[in-house]
Amino acid sequence: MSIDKSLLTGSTTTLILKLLEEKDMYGYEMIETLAQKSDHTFDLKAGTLYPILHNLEKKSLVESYEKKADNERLRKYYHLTEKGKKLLVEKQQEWISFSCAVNKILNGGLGYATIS
Amino acid sequence: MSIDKSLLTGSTTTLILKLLEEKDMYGYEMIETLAQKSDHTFDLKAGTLYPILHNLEKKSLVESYEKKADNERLRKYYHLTEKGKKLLVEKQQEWISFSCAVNKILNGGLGYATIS
DNA sequence: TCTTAATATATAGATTATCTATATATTAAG
DNA sequence: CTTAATATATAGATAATCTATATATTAAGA
Repeated sequence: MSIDKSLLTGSTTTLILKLLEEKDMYGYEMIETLAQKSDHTFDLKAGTLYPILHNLEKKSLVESYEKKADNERLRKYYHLTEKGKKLLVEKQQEWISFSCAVNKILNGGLGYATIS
Repeated sequence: MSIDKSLLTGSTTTLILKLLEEKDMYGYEMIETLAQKSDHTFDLKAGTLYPILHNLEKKSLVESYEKKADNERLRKYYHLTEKGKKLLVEKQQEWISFSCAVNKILNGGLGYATIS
């Protein structure tokens, strides 16, 4: 079952920042990685991702540089800034609050999400 | 900490349908109940809820009727239809898929959400 | 060699789901 | 008598996606 894409609204940025926490990445790589890590629950469109990256850069949450590895084509890599790292911490906490609140209601007021 | 409201996009309808699964409710009551059950993580605005309810009714997912209990004022109650119940089941499954996928990425590819 | 698919980035315009602001009316409390 | 809380409603603004389209490079297959 594919999910309603509108669910993603508000968490896309968090997911992108999270990917960049691990290592610098280029746009296309992020799309592939998100799809693979989520078993294609998230198949972010290029037309969605690139404007988001441009916006994150404008806000100094990421920095970009071009790199050409081993005769390969030129790619635009993104790097998480200190400011971006701080925002990621906040966004992760926000996700926990939000998902716990949803779970509380969907489970009849009992229980909350934990990681096992 | 209050959450980024855009996180709610896509799950608001699910939460409303879930409330109506338990019992018929009127709009204002849903706002209060959601706020209370979520410790004010969700403070749905009237201007957000009523158009959603009208839309759900148009799609035959809920039915409305007016009722005046014990000299009290006239209220518009909403009732979950069979079609609405079926959608709720789907939406709840969708939420689980989505939230598990997000958790998987935010926790470095390990673990998934469970209810404890 | 030629063509197609995959890789890679980019932008314009449409769509959708919220939001804020505003309007109206009733009831309860001070 | 006035204000706050209850209750429903709609218009217009905003924000975050989407689809469609454009361009260019590289790899693979016919």
